[in-house]
Amino acid sequence: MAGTDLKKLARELNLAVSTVSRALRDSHEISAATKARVKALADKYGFRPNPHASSLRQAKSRTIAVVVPEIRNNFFSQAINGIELVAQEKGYHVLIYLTHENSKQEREVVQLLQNGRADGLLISVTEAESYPHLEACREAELPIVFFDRVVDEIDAPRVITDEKLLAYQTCRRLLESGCERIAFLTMAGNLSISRHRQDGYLQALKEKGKEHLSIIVECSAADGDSREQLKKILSGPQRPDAVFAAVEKLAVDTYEVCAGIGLNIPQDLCVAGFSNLTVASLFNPPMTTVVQPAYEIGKEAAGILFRLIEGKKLLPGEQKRVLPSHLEWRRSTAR
Amino acid sequence: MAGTDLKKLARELNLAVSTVSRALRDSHEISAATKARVKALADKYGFRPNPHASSLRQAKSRTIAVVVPEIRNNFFSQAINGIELVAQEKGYHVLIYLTHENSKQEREVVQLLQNGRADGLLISVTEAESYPHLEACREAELPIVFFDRVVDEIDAPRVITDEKLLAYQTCRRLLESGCERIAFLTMAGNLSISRHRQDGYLQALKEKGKEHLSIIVECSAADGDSREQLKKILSGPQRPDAVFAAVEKLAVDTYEVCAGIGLNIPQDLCVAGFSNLTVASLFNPPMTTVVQPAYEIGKEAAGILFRLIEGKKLLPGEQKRVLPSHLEWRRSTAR
DNA sequence: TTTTTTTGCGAAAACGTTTTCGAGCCGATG
DNA sequence: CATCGGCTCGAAAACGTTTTCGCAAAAAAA
Repeated sequence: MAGTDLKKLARELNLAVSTVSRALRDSHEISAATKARVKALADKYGFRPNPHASSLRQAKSRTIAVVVPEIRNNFFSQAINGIELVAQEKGYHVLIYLTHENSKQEREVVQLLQNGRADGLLISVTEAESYPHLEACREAELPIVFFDRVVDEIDAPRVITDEKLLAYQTCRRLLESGCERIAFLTMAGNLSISRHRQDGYLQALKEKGKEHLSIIVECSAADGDSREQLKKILSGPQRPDAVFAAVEKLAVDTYEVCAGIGLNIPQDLCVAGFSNLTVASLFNPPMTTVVQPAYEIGKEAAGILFRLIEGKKLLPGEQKRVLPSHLEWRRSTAR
Repeated sequence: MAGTDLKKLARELNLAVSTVSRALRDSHEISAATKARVKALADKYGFRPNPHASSLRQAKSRTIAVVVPEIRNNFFSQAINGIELVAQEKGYHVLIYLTHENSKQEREVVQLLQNGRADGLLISVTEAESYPHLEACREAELPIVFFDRVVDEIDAPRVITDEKLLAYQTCRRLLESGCERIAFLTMAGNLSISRHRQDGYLQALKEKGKEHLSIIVECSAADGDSREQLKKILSGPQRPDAVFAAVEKLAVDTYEVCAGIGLNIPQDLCVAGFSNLTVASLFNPPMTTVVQPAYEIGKEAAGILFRLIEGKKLLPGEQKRVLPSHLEWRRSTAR
């Protein structure tokens, strides 16, 4: 029933408010008998303590915030799935904020978390010049854990994947299977993930002595734009014989553009990319993907955040956790 | 800077706490001059009012809760996308809870929202015998809006789609293009969406006088189980020549099972289903889907919830809002 | 001029918890 | 017998806001 508070219970039981509070929280200084009486009545009324009063008094919210660029992306929804699982186990609540790749929005949202609304922050950042809002969190002693898209300059634990390695391995295999001109498709060039993946790409080229053949395509974030860019590149005279997409969306875009302009995958163009699409194997042709352990990343990041919140020492490997991705080699890259 | 509160500002400005509070909220009873002074100092310190204190005093949290069965499903992540957009516009925060199709978890989670943690609830329910927790919300005067998966017995606004109609149209078209034995694949049989979609399916059969040929397959929620069930049905002697999946997962499962046992889509089996997979057109063969306007559903539901929260009258159509889905007819159903 | 209204602000109560402090009581200890 | 320490519990402060109430001074009305 709504409208039950400690005062009401106390009055009805002829007890002090403090006693009722303590009884409900199983304090050792309350006798078993009173505890039973109190709990019985609380149950009867379905009493739930007001969370704002508790949070105010205890200076903690039992809430964590998750800030991500978008949620329609499979990677993020899987990660959130993992985060929510851990949070629910811990009895924490999860606030969610989408920044839509807009750094201004990210700043504003994170500012709002400053004064106790959340006890901790899990964030996968958006590209920006600088991250003053995250510095502010550190000053406000709001624990942060990065996942996937991290910012190097800020000293906070991070959970990432071995993306450079996987990018390298994928591109090497493309080269070894006969691809000569691999285009690297990327979106926000200055994002940690873009850089790392590009590094892997370049390393593979370099190793084969084909660094001079690198083709780096920085695509626009706007939806239609990237497809236009791809169309131009893939219908040109010097078109690549393979693309490696740094993000899922660009791999999918490539498929669509190919269908549009009549290019055959993989005969005319090999396609591979980072993607957590569980249905990639149903594509025509099945798409070669680097899949990141998104769910585990979420769980891991949340776990570390809780250790921070609880003031525990971090384990040795937790300041920078690198989880293994894996390559699903499929027909879209079969030469 | 952390640790700034009204008291500190007041002291530094030689003002009363109440004056500072009023100045920051642009109260008319504060002179422009003092407002400026106050705001300047607040800005300097980056002051953010403690949300718990505000919420406690004002008895509102500026937070809404979203409860959904899962988030990996494209439908829900798109809906959440819409919800978050509206919430952010309104300056509200969004709590998210996943029930993983577990009604006990749903009950517990909703109970936690009772005492002011959220000002409103958007929910897509999980199958259950009854919904006492939702009744409780009504008594606690916590506004609810259902979206997609609704419960008829509870009097709250709902945002759904014309799913029965679309199920009917899809099945009719399957019949007209020559399918004789269409299997209807469903998961939780007593869910509103399952019932409506099944009704549409049956209506189409009835209209063609083939009601006796109905095949209703209630699949297990467990991941591997549903594929096993499908495998059995699709490799049997009397196998269907088409399946219509009530939910995305079962359509995808069908593709996978077909690949496993060597059935060709659509020659051996037509496949269609409700799905918000944006990549369905890239499947082999491209998959026929009924796509629901998930994003709009989210926006619409959130909009209605806010009208409830703000105590406004609902517009005529808002108690039950039906948005149009659409059918994407593709090669998976080409006879 | 006097009276009323308006303007600008301060003091304190209120929101519903948790926590600090202390008090009474009882049994044990010296 | 005086003291001490544990066991229960109550009174009140505290958390940081918002809001109610009141009050003085200035402005407007009479």
